[in-house]
Amino acid sequence: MADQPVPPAPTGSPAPPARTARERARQEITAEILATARRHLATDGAAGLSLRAVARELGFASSAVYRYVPSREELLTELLISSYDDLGRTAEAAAATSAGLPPARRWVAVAAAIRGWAVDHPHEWALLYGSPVPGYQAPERTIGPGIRASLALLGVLRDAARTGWRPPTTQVDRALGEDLAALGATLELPAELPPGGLVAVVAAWTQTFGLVSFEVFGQTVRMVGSDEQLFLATARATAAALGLDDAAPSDP
Amino acid sequence: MADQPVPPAPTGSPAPPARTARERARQEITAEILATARRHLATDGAAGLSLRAVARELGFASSAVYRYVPSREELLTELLISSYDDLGRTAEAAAATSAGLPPARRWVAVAAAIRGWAVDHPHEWALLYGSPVPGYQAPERTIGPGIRASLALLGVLRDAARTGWRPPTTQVDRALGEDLAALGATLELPAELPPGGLVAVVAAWTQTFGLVSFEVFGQTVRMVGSDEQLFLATARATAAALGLDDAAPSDP
DNA sequence: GTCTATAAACCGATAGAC
DNA sequence: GTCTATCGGTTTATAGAC
Repeated sequence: MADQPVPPAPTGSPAPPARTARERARQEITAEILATARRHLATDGAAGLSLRAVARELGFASSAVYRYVPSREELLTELLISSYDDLGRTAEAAAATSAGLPPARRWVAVAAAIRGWAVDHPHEWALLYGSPVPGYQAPERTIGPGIRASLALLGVLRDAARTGWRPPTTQVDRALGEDLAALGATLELPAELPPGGLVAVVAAWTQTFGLVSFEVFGQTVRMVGSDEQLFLATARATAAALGLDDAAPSDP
Repeated sequence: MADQPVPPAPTGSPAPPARTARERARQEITAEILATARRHLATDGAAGLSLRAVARELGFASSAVYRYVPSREELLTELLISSYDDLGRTAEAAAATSAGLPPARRWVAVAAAIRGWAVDHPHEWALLYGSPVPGYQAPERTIGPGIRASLALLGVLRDAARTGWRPPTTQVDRALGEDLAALGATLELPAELPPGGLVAVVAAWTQTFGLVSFEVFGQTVRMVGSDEQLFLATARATAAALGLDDAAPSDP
C-alpha cells in the first residue's frame, strides 16, 4: 500500500516558477490529507469516509482540515479525480508501450494494465466503478479524467481502424445509429466505420471493465485458480471477436 | 417501489401445516423490517443501513428490532439472499418463457430480464454486484442464491449445446483448461464442449453483467438516448459473437 | 415482546480564542 | 493556522422494568 506522496508538480512539468514556503506547505499537507483519505477507503469505503478520522490520524484537530479541504464532498471529488487520473495514466502508458504490436496484442496489453491497476487499488476501483456513494453527486469536472482509461483502451481500436480494421456489425435502428455515430466521432474513430460496428466496441469495452469489477468485487472468487489467466484469455477472446489482427501486418 | 410483502411461503410450496398466531405475527414483522430496510438502501446505501432507522420508521424502539433480527450483519445477509432470489426468479422466468425461441433470442430475452430487474431495483443491484460493504463478509449460504441469475442466463447456452451449438474457442494453458472444464461441469454444459470454449462463455457473461452495472452505476449516462436499445443491440452482438442461432432450427 | 435508559462511541461543520 | 468547545445530530448494542 505504498502510496506515492503526490509530488508538488503533478502534471510532470519542470517545476513551476517559485512558490512561497507557505504555499508549498499548504500543498504538502493537502496531499497528505488526500493520501490518508485514500488509505481510509480501504477500511471504511467511500461512504464511510470521515474528515474527522483523517484529522485524527494526521494528528490534528478536525477543524484544521477545513483549512485545506472545504468539505467532505470536495475531498471525495479530489479522490475521484486523482484516482481516475492514476488509472488513466496507467492505461495510456500501456497503450504507448504497446504501440508497435499487432492490434489484438495491444488490446490485451491495455486491458491487462487496467486490470492490474484495479487489483492493486481495489478500493479506488470501487470508488470509480462501484456503487454510487449515497448523497454524493460527482461534478462535471470528473468526466474528463473519468474517461481517460476507456479512451486509452478504445484508442487501440481507433489506431487499428486507421489501418483498415473494421469490427463486426450489428443491425441497429436509426435513433441508436445516430447516437452511435456521434459516439464514434467522440472516440475519433474513422467516419467510414459503420454505426452498427460501434455495438461490438461497446460490448468489448463493457466486457473488459465488467470482468475487472467481477474480480475486484469478489464475484469470481474461487471460480478458477488464476484470475489473471482467466482475464487474459477472455481479453484475447474479445479481441478475436472484434476481428483484431493477432499477427504483425504482412509487409516484410 | 411497490415491494412485494414477501409471502409466508417463500419456497412456493403449498403452505406449511399450521402455525401459531404468534409465529405468523413474527414472520410478518420480520418481513416488514426487511421491506423497510430494502427501502433504506435507496437513500443510505448498504454501508449506511441502520437498524435504528428501520425501527424509527416502523414506529418502535430500536431494541425491539433485535427480537426479530439478531444483528445488522444478519439483516444484510437476509437482504442479500432475498434480492438474489428475486433477481434469480426473474431470470429463470425469462428463460422458461423463451424456451421455444432460437438460442440467440433466448440469450437476449434473459439478459434483458436481468437488466430490467436491475433498472427497477438499482440499489439492490448495487448491493448484489457493487462495491463490497466494508466490514461485511457474505456467508456461504448466499452463494446458492447468488448464482441463480447467472445460471439462468448460461442455461440458455447449456440448452443450445444440447442441440449441437459450440462456442468459438480460445487457446488456454493446461491449468486454466482444467479449471474451465470443472466450471463447465458445474454449469452442466456437455463434456464435449472444449474448455477453450468456456472463455467465450465467461466473456459473454461478464459483458452482460458489466453493461448492466455500467448503466445502473451511471457510467453510460448520456452516452446514447436509449440505454435499453443499446443494451439490446449489445446483447444481440454478444449472442452473434457466441455463434448462437438467431433463427428457428431448419426442421419443418 | 416492547419499552426506557444507557454506554460508548461516531459524524460534519462552525465559532472564537490564541 | 491550529486549537478547544460546541451544536445537533448519528450509530450498535445491551440492561432491566413492565
